[in-house]
Amino acid sequence: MLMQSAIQARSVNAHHNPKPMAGPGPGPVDKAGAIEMMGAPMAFKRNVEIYGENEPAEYLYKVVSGAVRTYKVLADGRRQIGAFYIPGDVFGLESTDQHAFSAEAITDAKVLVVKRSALVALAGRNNEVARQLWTITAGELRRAQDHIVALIKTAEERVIDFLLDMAARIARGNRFDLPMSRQDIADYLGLTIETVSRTLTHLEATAAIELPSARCVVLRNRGSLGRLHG
Amino acid sequence: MLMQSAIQARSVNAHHNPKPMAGPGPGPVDKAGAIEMMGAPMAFKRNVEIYGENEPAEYLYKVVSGAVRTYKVLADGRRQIGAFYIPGDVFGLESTDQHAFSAEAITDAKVLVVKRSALVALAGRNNEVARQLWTITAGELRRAQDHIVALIKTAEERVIDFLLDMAARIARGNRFDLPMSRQDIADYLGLTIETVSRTLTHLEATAAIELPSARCVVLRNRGSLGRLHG
DNA sequence: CGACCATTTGATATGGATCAAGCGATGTGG
DNA sequence: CCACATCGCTTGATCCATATCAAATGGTCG
Repeated sequence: MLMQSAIQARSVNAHHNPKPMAGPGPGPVDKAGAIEMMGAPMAFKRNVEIYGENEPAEYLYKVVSGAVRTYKVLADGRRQIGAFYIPGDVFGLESTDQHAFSAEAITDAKVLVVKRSALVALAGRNNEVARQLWTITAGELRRAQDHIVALIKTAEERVIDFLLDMAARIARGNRFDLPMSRQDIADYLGLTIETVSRTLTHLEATAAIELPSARCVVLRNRGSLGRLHG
Repeated sequence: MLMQSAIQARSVNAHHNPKPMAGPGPGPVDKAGAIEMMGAPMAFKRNVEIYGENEPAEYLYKVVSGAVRTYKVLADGRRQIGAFYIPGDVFGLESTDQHAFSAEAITDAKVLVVKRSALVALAGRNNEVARQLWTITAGELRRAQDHIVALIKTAEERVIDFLLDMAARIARGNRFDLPMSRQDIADYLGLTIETVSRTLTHLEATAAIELPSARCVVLRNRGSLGRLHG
């Protein structure tokens, strides 16, 4: 199982120096949390690094548009994607002061950036904020636990889990567009790109899904997917 | 990959009704956290359930002695162990009100039990406690993330990761006794019991470890283990 | 139109699962 | 205290899901 995932010179380190881009300053304050209030908008181009593994976790991020992946690369080049983040998701939060994973923009993306220390300080005074930080971390924990369970399943089950998860998060009706490549999906699911591709093809042959184009998925009947399941 | 892990009538539900056993009441207060102060000691026999998946997460637990596993059983009987907990570890903390995993005593175990609502209430007033709850959750997250990364590795790498992790947690010198069975290890690592056994045998043949008895492990040289590694 | 990159498809190899004994330790009843 | 049963672990033989290697196809952008 070398399964070397092709991580050629794909990642471009932007040597990120978080300053608000010429932007609206403290963003629109709907019923929003502290991140919206304090966050400075920043833009990242596709495949640009937002932060690196083992860097001090100085900032916390919330996706406004686009998509982000967190990942870790092992010594021999295997890559494990920890999670995908889409608009509304918060990432970069770990209570330790070092990031456990790296983060990259999957597509051109806009994110709100908040200074971690400021938020933690605020949490010390405002226990609603403290509760929010905890809730976000617990949500990540839940996601990681689900990921662990998915990783012991068969290839087909992993792909189905992934599709259902993405559908729940981004589908309008039963149709959605994947922001990430087959390689990303493979590295998220612990499979090869070929196995992911074959599995999708097979699901399409089974009439469980439709693939109008490589990045577009239509769930044909969730029942059968559910039964093959989670 | 059915890999049905043998989960016969091993689990005995104690139908747990958390009341302190006749015990020392609020435990010794060293520099300890709220759990020590508020926790009521309880004893669980080997293989007895402490809580079940999807039960309301009413309590929080800290291991005093013995060992505990959390796990999830899929529809078809495959079991995934989420984590092992040893004295000093806190488990059962998830911010959602339902447990994501079940928990069982691996060996006869004593744990401190704290009412979740009481601790959360306290956290609202005392932000040191709030910070502790967050830190524990973040620690679990980190552990889950490491677990994810381990699950994409080869069988040998997974076993080595596991041994090094256990060694770091419980070894005196280079020797330690495993509280859990081969089946537990297999279900934690997403392997079969046979593969775990063979891998251990192979590591012993390589002089990387020694197995004076099935449950006792001696790390022979961490260097070579590290290189094969994590 | 041509080059490049992502994806699919095909053929083959293999790590780990499955099936099947065998073995050693632990505990129980006689 | 011993014989036997049980349980957890190891070892062996075979099989299969998924990796690997290789090539063809398709979609996108200059």
